[in-house]
Amino acid sequence: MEYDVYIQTCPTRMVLDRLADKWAVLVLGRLDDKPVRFNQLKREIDGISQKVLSQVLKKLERDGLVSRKVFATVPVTVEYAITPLGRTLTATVDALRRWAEDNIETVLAAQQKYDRAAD
Amino acid sequence: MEYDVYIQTCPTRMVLDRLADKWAVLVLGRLDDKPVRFNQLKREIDGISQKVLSQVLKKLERDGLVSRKVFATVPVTVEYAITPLGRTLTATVDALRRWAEDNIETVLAAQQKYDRAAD
DNA sequence: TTAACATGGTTTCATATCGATACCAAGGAG
DNA sequence: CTCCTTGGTATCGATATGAAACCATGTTAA
Repeated sequence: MEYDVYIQTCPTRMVLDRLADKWAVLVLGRLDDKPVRFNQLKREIDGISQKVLSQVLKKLERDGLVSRKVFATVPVTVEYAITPLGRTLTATVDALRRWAEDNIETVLAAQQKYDRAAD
Repeated sequence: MEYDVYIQTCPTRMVLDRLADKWAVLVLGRLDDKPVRFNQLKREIDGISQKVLSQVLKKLERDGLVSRKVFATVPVTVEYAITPLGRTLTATVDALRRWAEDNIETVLAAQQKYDRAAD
């Protein structure tokens, strides 16, 4: 069986679509160290809405990258953790975040140059 | 100056949003070897529309990751190539694609297990 | 000669996804 | 009795997306 993300109907394309997502990258980055609860994630990932966070977590859980654990406290506590499979991915998504932080000044300079040239 | 992708207004967040995108990953992957023309990219990236391809290329060019070169042939030829800055990123986005291709079977198994459990 | 196809786009429009907000149940604190 | 917490879901308007048509220019096929 041949898999190729450049073919639209290949299942790898759907996986890439899930991973190549701003929110998925940020969620996986936060879960890398330790399990985190829902509302703590929401507070730490500035700008994410409750709806989108719950959707992203559900999809990551379905893909086997994140596990969900409910504690019968009051109010109920839900803890999300990265799975062994998810852990094989964190180095890669971390690299994306680091690239953005390391090269932001170069990118901003390129944008300004591009925008000036378009006068 | 402190940059942090977890802060909504940080410019790194916008860069991450651009890179953490299915189409951007696929475009950068195709340009890694050699410059490619617009319609060749469109043919090779199965399922991308002309509009989205031109938008993605424009944004990647603005960010300084891709360069655009017009040749005065008939009909006009437009060639897109990766820049030195873009090249510092290709290893990372390649890793994302490779992860998807290497782990697809594990992910598909996890999805089936999740879906069965939800019956 | 006229129709079709190539180039690299932009425009249009209908739909899908997004984010903000409100709402929910269940209980603790004031 | 009301507000706050937990972890969500429901609703709704704004935004982004994808399919398709359109554009100019010129070459080739019928």
